[in-house]
Amino acid sequence: MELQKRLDYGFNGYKLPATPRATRSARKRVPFRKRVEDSQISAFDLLATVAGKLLLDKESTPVSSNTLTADDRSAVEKNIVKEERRDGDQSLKLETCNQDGTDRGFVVSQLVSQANELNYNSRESPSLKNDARFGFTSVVTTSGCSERSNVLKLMNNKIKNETESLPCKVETGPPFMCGTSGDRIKLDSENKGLIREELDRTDKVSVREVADTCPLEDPVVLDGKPPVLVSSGSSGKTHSCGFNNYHSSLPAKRDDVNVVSRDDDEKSSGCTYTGPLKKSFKPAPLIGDRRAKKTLTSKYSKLAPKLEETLSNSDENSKSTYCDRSAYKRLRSERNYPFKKRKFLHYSSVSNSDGGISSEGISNSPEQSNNGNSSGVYPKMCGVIGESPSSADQRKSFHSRDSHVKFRIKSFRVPELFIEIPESATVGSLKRTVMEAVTAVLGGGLRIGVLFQGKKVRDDNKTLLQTGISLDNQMDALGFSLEPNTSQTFPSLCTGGSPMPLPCDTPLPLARYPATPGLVNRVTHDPSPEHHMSNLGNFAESDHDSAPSPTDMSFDKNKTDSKALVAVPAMSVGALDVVPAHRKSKRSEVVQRRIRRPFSVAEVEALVQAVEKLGTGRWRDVKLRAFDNAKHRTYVDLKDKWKTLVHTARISPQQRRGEPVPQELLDRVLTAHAYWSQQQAKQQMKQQQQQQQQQQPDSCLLLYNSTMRAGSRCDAFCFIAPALDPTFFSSALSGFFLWGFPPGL
DNA sequence: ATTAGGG
DNA sequence: CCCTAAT
Repeated sequence: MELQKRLDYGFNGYKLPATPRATRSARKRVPFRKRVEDSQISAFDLLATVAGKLLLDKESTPVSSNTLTADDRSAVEKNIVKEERRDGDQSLKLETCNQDGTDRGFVVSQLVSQANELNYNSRESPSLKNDARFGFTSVVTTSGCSERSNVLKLMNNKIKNETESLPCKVETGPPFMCGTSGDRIKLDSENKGLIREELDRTDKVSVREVADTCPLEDPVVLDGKPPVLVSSGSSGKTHSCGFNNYHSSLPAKRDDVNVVSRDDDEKSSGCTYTGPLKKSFKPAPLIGDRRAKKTLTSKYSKLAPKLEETLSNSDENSKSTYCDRSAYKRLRSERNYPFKKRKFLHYSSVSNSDGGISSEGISNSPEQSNNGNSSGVYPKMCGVIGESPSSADQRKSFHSRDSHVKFRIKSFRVPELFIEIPESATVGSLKRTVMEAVTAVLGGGLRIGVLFQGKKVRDDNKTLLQTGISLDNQMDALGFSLEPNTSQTFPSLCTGGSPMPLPCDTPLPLARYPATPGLVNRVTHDPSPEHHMSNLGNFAESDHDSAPSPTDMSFDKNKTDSKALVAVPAMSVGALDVVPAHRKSKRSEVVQRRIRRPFSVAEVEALVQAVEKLGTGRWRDVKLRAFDNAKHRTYVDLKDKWKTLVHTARISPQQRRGEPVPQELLDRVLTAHAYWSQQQAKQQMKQQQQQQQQQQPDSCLLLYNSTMRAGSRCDAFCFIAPALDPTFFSSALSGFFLWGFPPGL
């Protein structure tokens, strides 16, 4: 093969492949349920992974965006233009470059906030605004960044549906929505016109959008607990709780949204997660209420009280609204998003455990609302910050609930992954590889690193006050990073070496994704590599699509040709195999569903050939013969594939999905299947007859026996046998011979 | 460990 | 692909 070019991909988000499966399993078995939860946790971890930047919600954050001067803006735009030659979503870059610098394209959350801000400040390019937002969203939610173009489209299309999308959002980015929603709201009020238009066009993005938007912020704001209330239901709404007060003007819309969204929400769940999840959720409507409630009661009850308290604290106006909303949300969430909630909880717990962001540091959304100004979310936040007690006071109040340090994590960056893959590798394989790498990293366990004033804060027991993090002027000095758990080892991919030749011939792509330990994302800026973004976006997007669902197939279609594809699976296999194993080791109970690897035409060819030769029912032999090198293809897989091949061959071409299999192969499949089925039938017949004969010796046998004993002639045998079909006859004969009957007969 | 079949 | 039952 040619030189392998190295392509660096950054990951903004990742997808949980296993979840769906797990969910499904959960339905059936209790034990599995637990597993599922764990996996979910990991999902949250992933979100966390995304973690990158944390901003103290003090003044700085909002300000920054607002602060952009015209010059800055123009400069930014220039950059965008420059950097984003291909994709249209300048917005993303814009945000990235300017505001945070930090992001290298990976920063999701930040994008959101920035985007919002941008929208805020400059309406010049609505598209940009949208893009920024959505792009960001897509990143976080899906994991992947969708292609920019797609993103844009989606954005444009979707904005309209924000409300509707909310539900989806919730699912996707569970609880985090708050911050986002707040932003949105703000936007709505301010830029109604623009947004409106955009929204009208909206279609799909909602989920992504939601997820992206909220993810990080909410958790923080809520204080870690929020998840329950906020997360579940309506991402938008939840947030709105905090921010709604400000935006009371928008309300009508919101309500509508909620109402409308229900259906969407349910659906959304499916959207957000992979198919499997969807399935799991389906039942929700029926069982959901009860189940969810139960869950909440037991698990979340603790949290709820707190939340309520918070709410109560808020000022009168906000209070009423807030309460109602919260209640509403809660209901909703319980109903529809048990799964997410769970996740959320886990997530929050995780973050707490990390210590970097302790619950103490988190502020309550309600407070924000109180503080907030009509001006907008950001201003509001600033105000809040300002209000926060001075250091002296803080110390005092710190322990109490009163003084909280508010953090706003605008984005998380996934630890850097390095992937090496041959040029000849298909996009699909790339996606898989990345997915695996990300999964490995995330699944393996991430931890949060806190960077303050350029130093890592390792002492988890220090208070924010002690570290100085609580100081207003220090917010910029605070950064969060997602770090691979040291305990976890990432094996360099086995594949790294030489690709395993498949029976077919194609070379396998190699994947390697060692995670660079401890990537730190600082709040401050770093330039974001432009190409990174685009690559990621595309990649991620596709990955998202392909991952669990049928879309994957279509994806493969685009591959250059079947040959290229063939090798891919095997190659990726090695890597994959490794990853899961690690995963298991780390989270012993988490069972990850194997990634889907559609059979390439070449593989099908090999399979057909082997089956033609060996027949069905000898899958182990088939495996040995044709897929001995494809570690990821088990004989069960081959059997299943054959099954589907037969089915495929029987249905009309229009009904077929995925990479098309040459008709010629399908014909052979049918032929071979028919042949071997017949053989099998015959075989069974024989056996049956033999058994019958043995068990219930019929006249023939009797005769035979008697003959033997008596030593008399066997003529009688001939009479009986003929009545049976040839198969029987032969078997009967063989039986005789086995028994030592004289051949002479 | 394999095979067969349902999901 | 997963999961189970039966070999």
